[in-house]
Amino acid sequence: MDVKTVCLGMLTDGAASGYDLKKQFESTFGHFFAAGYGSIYPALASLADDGYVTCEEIPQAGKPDRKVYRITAEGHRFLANALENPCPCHKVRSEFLATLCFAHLMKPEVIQQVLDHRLQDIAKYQAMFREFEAHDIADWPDGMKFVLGFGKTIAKAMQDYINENRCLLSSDEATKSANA
Amino acid sequence: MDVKTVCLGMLTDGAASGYDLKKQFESTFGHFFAAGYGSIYPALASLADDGYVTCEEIPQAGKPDRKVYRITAEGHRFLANALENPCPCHKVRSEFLATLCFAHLMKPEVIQQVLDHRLQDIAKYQAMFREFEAHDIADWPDGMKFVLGFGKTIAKAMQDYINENRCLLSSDEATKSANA
DNA sequence: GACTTTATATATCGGAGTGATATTATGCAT
DNA sequence: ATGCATAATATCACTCCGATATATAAAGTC
Repeated sequence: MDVKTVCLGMLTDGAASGYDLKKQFESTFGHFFAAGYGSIYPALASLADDGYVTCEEIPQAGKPDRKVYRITAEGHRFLANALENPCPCHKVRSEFLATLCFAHLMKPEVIQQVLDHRLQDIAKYQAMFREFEAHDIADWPDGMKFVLGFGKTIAKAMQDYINENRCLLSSDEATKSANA
Repeated sequence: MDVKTVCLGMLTDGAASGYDLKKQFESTFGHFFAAGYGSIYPALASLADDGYVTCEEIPQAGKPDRKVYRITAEGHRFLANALENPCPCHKVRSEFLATLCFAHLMKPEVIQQVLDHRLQDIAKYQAMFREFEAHDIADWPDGMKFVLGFGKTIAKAMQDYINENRCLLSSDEATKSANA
């Protein structure tokens, strides 16, 4: 399950350009699988080389040609095969948690800033989730609904944990023991 | 907060070899910041080049020389500076969730295997967390305790969500509506 | 006693992915 | 009129990941 495979999966839902896929990587997939142009364009080129997608160039005035990609029968076979892997991994790369491991070397006000910033990030995801639920969710497949629910649940759990335990990282010893 | 900086942070706790650091990346840091030899050895070499660590080679019979790294005063300054960043990121890269987005293209039994595998992975982390609590946790700094608690909380939340919602991905329509 | 796995310890290499940047044009807002 | 957002592609340097190579001792297993 690399960027290539995810792009191919997105194309099962209809033809799209690299630009279109990027938008999907930022919205629906954003909270668990990010990808930038530096991954998407090479991925599409490689998929076309392998015959898993076809590319139609649509000229546009002023803008670069719009390249619309469509999945082929071979692409469907390749994807089906990739989806047979029973052990897809789930990785977290958290500079947030890594930073807090060294809280004892940090200024108290920076620690609180770090926590607040993380809470803001979480709130942004939650706002995005609410948007989905208010609009597009009706015609989503069950898998996507499951994944959205997963994201919501984890976001809430992180938010609650930070709010309930930030006192542990407070320099104020009174607060610390009071909430212990 | 790249691998270099995390290695430097780990060295504030005492001198260590690349091998020692790898073990820490696998145990305490494993659930939120993984790193392999391919990142650690170049990171240490680069830190030595920059004068942030010194390296002492200790000859050993049979095995390669043990290279023990120590953080310098300059290293401490660099680390303190890196820890001032109030916006450290937290990224998830989940092939697990990406796979489930395409559940409608998957065989039902594979979907259940994927879920079971993820539950097993979570259980492994939980076992590791229990180990920490049974032994080393007493002398951990508050930041590390906060991070451990974070890991425990999220692991539990993921586990509960999967168990409570796996029926959504079941092909059995009766189960689905019964638990809706 | 022979065999296999685990632990100690370093190092490198290809491939994948990240973040920033470049280019060009329209339209909208201040 | 100036700047910003949107549309659209593309590339480049750097970082990181996973696998592999090398060498040996200890410990467990058949």
